[in-house]
Amino acid sequence: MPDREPSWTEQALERLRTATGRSGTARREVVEFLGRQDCCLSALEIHDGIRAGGARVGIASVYRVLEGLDRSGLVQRIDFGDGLSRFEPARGSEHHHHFVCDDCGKVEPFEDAALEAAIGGAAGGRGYDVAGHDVLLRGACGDCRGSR
Amino acid sequence: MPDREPSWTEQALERLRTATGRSGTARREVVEFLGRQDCCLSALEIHDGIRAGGARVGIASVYRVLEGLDRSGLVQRIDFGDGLSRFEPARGSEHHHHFVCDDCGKVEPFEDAALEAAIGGAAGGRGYDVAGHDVLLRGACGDCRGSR
DNA sequence: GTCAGTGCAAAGCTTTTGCAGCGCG
DNA sequence: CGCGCTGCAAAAGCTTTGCACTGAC
Repeated sequence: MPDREPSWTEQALERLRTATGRSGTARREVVEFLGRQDCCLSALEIHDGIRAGGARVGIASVYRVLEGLDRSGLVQRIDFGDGLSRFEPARGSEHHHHFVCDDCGKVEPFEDAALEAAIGGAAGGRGYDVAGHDVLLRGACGDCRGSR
Repeated sequence: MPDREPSWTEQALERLRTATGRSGTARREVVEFLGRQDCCLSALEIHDGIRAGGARVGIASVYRVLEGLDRSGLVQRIDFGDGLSRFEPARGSEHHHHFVCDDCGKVEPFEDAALEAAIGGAAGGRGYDVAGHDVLLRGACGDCRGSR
């Protein structure tokens, strides 16, 4: 997967480095792994993915890096209600929401301009200062639709 | 708070009773407590609320009743990403979403017809059979807005 | 009298925290 | 060569499960 613009990975490493002046193996592994993902993964999936690549990273460090990225607004934290937190890189250019299949658990991202506009309308004029939003659709995916 | 139409509480008790032919204290307490709520509460808040009323109900029973209500579509399960599951009665007549304050944690419900319409549009024509949806807005509430 | 429903306690899971040691700057 | 970052292990919550007992039908 080619990178043209200053990639999310570079931005994230740069931002975290600036914060304290130091880097480290776990941080780099987590950021680089996340930079290769398009949709959300759980902390355990991220940990497994990194170890599958041969690196020796502790689960605690994964959580610590993810928390830092979340506080910096570099990742979006998403919760589907199954007891797991999921994370995905927050790229300004691309913004999507999720559909989760109640049957097979499959997660599919989707984009919808009209929906974004409606959210903007709902957010404004209500006294809130809205910093972010999530939309979650639940139901049966194309595959599971017929089979029940 | 007066009840005019066949209340959610009655519907829920009736539906669960029909399922097995039996009722029970914990089930009745949970359903009646939930029926008095307008917005979402965590399982622990529900448990505390019931015990505050003097009833002796186990936390396990609260979770079991909530799971049954969720499977029957009588409650909506909501997750704000803080590690707690929240539940609120699913009344057909009223449907709302939530705004959560990042500072004080306050939760405020809101309704927006245009947003519902946009969700309907996004749901259709994508191959999904959408059964439900959640929208979560995050940011600073009116109170916290000035204080930072 | 039977058996679903219940309460208590223990187990299970994800996530957080403590702490000693490594290694970046 | 100091101190932040890391990994391991233990702790902390929320939620689920096991089990014997109660009480509704």
